[in-house]
Amino acid sequence: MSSDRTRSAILAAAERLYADRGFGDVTLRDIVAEANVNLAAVNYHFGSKDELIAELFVTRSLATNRERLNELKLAEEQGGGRAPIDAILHALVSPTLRGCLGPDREGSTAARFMIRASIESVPPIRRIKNREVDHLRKFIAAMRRSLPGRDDAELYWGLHFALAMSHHTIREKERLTKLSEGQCDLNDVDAIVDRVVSVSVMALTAGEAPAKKAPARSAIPQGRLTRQDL
Amino acid sequence: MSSDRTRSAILAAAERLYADRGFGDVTLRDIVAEANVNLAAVNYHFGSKDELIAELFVTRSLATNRERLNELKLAEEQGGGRAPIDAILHALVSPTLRGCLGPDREGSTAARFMIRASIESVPPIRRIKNREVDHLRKFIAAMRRSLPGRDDAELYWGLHFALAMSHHTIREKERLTKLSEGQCDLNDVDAIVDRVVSVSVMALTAGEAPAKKAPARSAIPQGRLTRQDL
DNA sequence: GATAGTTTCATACAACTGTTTGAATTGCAA
DNA sequence: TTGCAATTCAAACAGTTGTATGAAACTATC
Repeated sequence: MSSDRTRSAILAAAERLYADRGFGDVTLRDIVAEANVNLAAVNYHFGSKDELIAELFVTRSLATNRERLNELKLAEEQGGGRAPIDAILHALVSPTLRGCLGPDREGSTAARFMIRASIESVPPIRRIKNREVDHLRKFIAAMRRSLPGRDDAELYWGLHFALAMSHHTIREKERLTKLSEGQCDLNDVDAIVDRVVSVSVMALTAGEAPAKKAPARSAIPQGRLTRQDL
Repeated sequence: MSSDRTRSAILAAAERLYADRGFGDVTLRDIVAEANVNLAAVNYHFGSKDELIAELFVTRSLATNRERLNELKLAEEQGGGRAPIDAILHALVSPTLRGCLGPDREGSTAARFMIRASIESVPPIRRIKNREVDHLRKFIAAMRRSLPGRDDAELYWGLHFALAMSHHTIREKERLTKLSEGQCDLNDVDAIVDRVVSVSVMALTAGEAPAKKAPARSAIPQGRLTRQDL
């Protein structure tokens, strides 16, 4: 049907414009001009501007989640239902990093859109992100199987830091390049994934002897001098 | 002068409203109503809405940077010009985390404003953040003194990850609480600072022998240009 | 080929936005 | 007091925004 053509033309134009110029700078009139459709078509096909944005974001983040779970499932199968912790973290961060970083991905509209969504965070997107909890719980469950005996809180912190590093790298990749004057290679995605994973693994297994014992926190020598607040 | 009263009433009202409802939802009319001043006063005293936001953000972030540098200076003095790496990272992340987390800070308008600025990121704030590079270079310089022989790229990555973990913790503190069902205590700021610092130290010193020895790693003679700035 | 349902279109709407204007008011100095 | 500048004020401005409307054009079914 010609209705589908209009619908997808709007989606494509919106994603491209939002990716390039951000949510704050793009109006429905910009989108319909880019898509060569009538202004009313947006409300006809999507109901409202927010629902259009939501559909864009849901589509992309469902794809990412699917990738993550595929990789997790594969790792758990290979480990007999118990994947090594680095494989779990790899499954968590690799799809996002791979999707948003790298030299060729510069031209990927979808990737640039997701970066923009990570930087700007408008209400419809925030609402969706808040429902992501269930998805993350699956990774917590896998981590629990992989590191039995660990405090749950430790697992949450490890997952939290893994996401922190990968999201912050995506969001600030330009600033890190500028700060490091190009010495941090943001195009070598594999190296970045490895780096994020290995730091996350260290965070999760710090102070833990190879044997399983109770969690003894803070493996770092407390050599700091002034501990009092400012 | 009564002009100062108007000016600061606007600043206070704007910070409170932005902190509570976000930049997207607050108009100049909301602000002047809250401040009990005339609408035109904003443009009279600040020139434009963006300049008002910029002034709010600059004030708060200058204060944070000052705190950071004070703590860094203290640590370097105590170490004879060479602070231990964990003290440097502590100086970097502690002021921000301490300012934005913790039980009592719930009521701090300034802290809530900075969290909001981290989540929403409007153009005037982004412009200011991009000038933060010089400030971060001072920490890179301190890290270079603390870990001589380390590749610069490693230092940049370490600093980047430290900021990633602290910013992401601030920005996502509600989601982490919800995900962990309260098992991650976001009120124990000291523990969080320690955690972020210790993971950052691990990231920076991984694969490096604990003993203090000359940089036996780099086979390449250090022909790299040494930083001159700062 | 008439009909019913879907999709497109031009246009209007209603509300809200940041900013400007020019006259009133205030505060202070001479 | 007078005069002058700084400040406040109500009002309007000029533009943009997302959304709604009702007629027109299309499409597929009978």
